[in-house]
Amino acid sequence: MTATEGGTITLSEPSAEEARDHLARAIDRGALVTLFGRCTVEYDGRAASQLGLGERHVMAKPDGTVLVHTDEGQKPVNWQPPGCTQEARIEEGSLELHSRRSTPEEELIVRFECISHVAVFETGEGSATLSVSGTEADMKGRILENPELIEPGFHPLATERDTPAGAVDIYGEDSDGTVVILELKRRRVGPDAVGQLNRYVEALERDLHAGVEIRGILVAPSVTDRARRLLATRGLEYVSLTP
Amino acid sequence: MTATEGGTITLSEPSAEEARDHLARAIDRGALVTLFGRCTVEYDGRAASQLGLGERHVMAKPDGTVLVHTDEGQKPVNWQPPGCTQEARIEEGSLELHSRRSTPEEELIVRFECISHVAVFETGEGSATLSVSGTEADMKGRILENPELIEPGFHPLATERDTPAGAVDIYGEDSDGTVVILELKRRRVGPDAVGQLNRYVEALERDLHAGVEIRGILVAPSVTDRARRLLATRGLEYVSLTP
DNA sequence: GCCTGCATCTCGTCC
DNA sequence: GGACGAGGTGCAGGC
Repeated sequence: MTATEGGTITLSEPSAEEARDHLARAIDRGALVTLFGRCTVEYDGRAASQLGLGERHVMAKPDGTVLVHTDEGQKPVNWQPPGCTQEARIEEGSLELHSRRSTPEEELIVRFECISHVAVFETGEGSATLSVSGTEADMKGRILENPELIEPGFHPLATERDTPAGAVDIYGEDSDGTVVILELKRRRVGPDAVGQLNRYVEALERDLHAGVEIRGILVAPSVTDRARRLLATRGLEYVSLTP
Repeated sequence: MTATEGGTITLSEPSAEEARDHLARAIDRGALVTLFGRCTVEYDGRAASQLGLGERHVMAKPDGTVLVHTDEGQKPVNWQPPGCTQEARIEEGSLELHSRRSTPEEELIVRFECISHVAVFETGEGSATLSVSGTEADMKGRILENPELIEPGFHPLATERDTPAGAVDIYGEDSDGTVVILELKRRRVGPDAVGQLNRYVEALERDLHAGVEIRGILVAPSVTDRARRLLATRGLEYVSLTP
């Protein structure tokens, strides 16, 4: 059964050939296509995976993205990133969706045993963009406007200051003129963030050579126990700040 | 227009009330629902975001997941994780999908200006599970079976050995009886992996105290320049191995 | 293209 | 439920 209304095409339990035709045409036209049916999925590329028969929802976007979703989980069970090339073909009477890309070489194959649904959506003009707040960038802005959030007398001198180990979020001086490095995290942090801050501090100590003292401060809403202990053994500090 | 076939229900350009009824019933029944139409999206929780009017594809899974996709990108533009509670309601004549959860408190609201498509899919029995190869676990297995992949005389003693800084991937000895720590990465590594290995080595040195020498080896297909320099300054080593 | 680090990361696993 | 680290992480921003 086929239905067309308002630019959207719907097929119910189409034959493999019907589905193939609509899928191929939709991809050519730059439409967004969804399929639902029993299928297997094979992936080979950065890793390799196999997924046996089951009912899944497949989405092919005009930008070359492919997403295969099961009935649970936020992440697709298999996928292909934007920029891939799709091909719809019939193999031994069954619909197959092949998606490829190079750099890196990657291929995804969805083989349908049975197709219960195909929908083709025309996605018109580009739509509004997302605005997010509560990010690390917001924390940075607040600290630059309000340095005493870190401590009285803190004075920011640069953001994204480069060191041999990477760029420091905020670089500045305390009231004594001692160099201070801030590492900002928008959420509760573990040992990894302490390691990151430590890398920057050590790299800067080596870079400025001579026994220059450098204070490293982790700025986050909270820290785990292990992170707190690591901070202590490394002589690093912590300031609580919520984005 | 409504169509039912093989357990799948499709609505084309439904009224807000029609859509609300089918959406609510589908969620109650534990079906998977997709909608396509012009909508705005608001999120408030771990962060906050706003998304203006545009055409989007919305999926609500029976496990409580909600995904909002635009015509591009692999990641949903907005989402809600598994375990959320959905509610479909009419507000000022428009369909709204509200999704909530606690711990942490999070809410997502999708407001439809116009709905071009609703589909309800019955997802039957649980389906096959994904099997992946080429993971870090595979690397670990290969090294344990074939320790000379690291170097002649390397002898693994434990995996996931605990240190004050976290668990070490592989812990062992070299031909001299010196302690060796391996950190495995399935892909090209940057400074973060060096920091991780360094944390483990330092933690173990402190833990075993006395000037025990400990070798740290990063095992990965390749390293970036900066990572290589960090390895050198920390006295750490690198062995190339592809998963 | 590669490098680097953020993310409402998500996810599994172990405690 | 928290902690910790892997991931085919995705993604933006810089070079």
